[in-house]
Amino acid sequence: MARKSEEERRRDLIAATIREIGASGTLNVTTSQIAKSAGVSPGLAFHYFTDKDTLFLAAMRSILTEYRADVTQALAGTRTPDERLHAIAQASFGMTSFRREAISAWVNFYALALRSEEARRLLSLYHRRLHSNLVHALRPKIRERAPDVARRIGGLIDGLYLRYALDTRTLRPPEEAVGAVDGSEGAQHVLRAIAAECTEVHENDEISMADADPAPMAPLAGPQE
Amino acid sequence: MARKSEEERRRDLIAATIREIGASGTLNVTTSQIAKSAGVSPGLAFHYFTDKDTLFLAAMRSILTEYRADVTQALAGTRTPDERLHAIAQASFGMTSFRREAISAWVNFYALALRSEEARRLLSLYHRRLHSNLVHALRPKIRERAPDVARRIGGLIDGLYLRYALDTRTLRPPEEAVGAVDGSEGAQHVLRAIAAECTEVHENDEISMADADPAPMAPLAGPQE
DNA sequence: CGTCATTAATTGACTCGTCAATCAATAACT
DNA sequence: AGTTATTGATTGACGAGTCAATTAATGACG
Repeated sequence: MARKSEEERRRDLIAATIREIGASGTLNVTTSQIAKSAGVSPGLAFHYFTDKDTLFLAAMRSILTEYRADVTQALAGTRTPDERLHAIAQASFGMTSFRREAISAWVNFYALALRSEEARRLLSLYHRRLHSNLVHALRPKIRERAPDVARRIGGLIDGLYLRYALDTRTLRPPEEAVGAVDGSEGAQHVLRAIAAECTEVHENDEISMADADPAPMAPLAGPQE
Repeated sequence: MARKSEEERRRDLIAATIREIGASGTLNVTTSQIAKSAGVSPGLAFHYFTDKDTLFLAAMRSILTEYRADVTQALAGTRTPDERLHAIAQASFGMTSFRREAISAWVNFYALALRSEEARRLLSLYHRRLHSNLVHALRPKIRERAPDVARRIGGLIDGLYLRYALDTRTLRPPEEAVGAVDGSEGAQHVLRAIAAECTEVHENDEISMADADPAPMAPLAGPQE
């Protein structure tokens, strides 16, 4: 055997890929660039990954794993539903996700999903996980309305992420103030939206309770959409 | 002079560009492809557009103009704030925006914004217009809270658009069911989110009125975020 | 009305650089 | 000595952008 373990090389190459995508803002990154950034020769990339798309998908999986770890860690110390919601919001707009590299990779993977079935699968995996986390945190507060609300909150997170990520201020300075604009504003918005949704659910429940049906145990399982 | 007017040629080339981006799902489209699709020779593209990026930006402007016209038209017949909100939601998820071509172009322009200042400018122009439309429609309902809420609703629209646009079902069938998944579900979500935000604002106003301050004319201009 | 000169759009072959992927040679390890 | 990672030169294809030649229009003049 030679220099490094397969595991390590793969990691290096994936990290280099993300780094280069981050630096260029595109998937138009040459194998040479990536290899150079990983400190290996161009040929080696193809020894570990069959072709460039495979490498990109591996990088995407890596970004997703990283994000997942972030969320998991943030959720670890939580006890109340509100703490959980706070954790999810924070993680989605946290330092890890707002590095230039991560932003660049993330946005480009959206584009990749247009032409790669596998990328689409990974993206929907992320969607389902986020949805599941949100439902879990929302269920104690709004019961059967959780899935419907979670869908909107998930969409809101993605949308706001993109807005802040592509904000001129976030992106403009090539190197100077990398993380100048943090995402905490985005997280605030998400939490406010959640508050609004929950208030409305309770409002409606009270109305329907006071207004229509004297039986206090009406709906528990129903279709969400 | 020869065959066609400059205006017409530009239009043809831009349309072809969008068509090809839609077909391939990438900005990796050759000038030859575009020219062929526009029914002209490869060289001509460079006669009307200095280089490929210029052509892409022109295409992006075209998509934005189209969307704008769509919204304007939808807003034209409206009288009440609710009608206006409905119109905005509908237009954002309408047929025009959900064509495969438009989706592909839109997503790729997000990626383009990572490396092109001009693309970023256009994107933020879209953001400002959407925000302005939303504020205008929300103001009668929630006064000074409108800008804050509009920010979230704008983000929600973008996020949900992406989710439905990249949904496997929307994209999978290469040609068979082009507009199979329409965006009306997305529009529904947006309207529900707006309802929730408005309910909460009123709820809070009532609480603060009943609870804290007997003076009924407290806040009229305040910081939004 | 034709013919020819002028002007401008349009062509497509070509250049020059780039890059994904290959592979025979080599270096590092046991 | 044998095995396996690693190299880097190479190939073959492709594509952006150029440009000299071609074609179609306009109109000037006989």
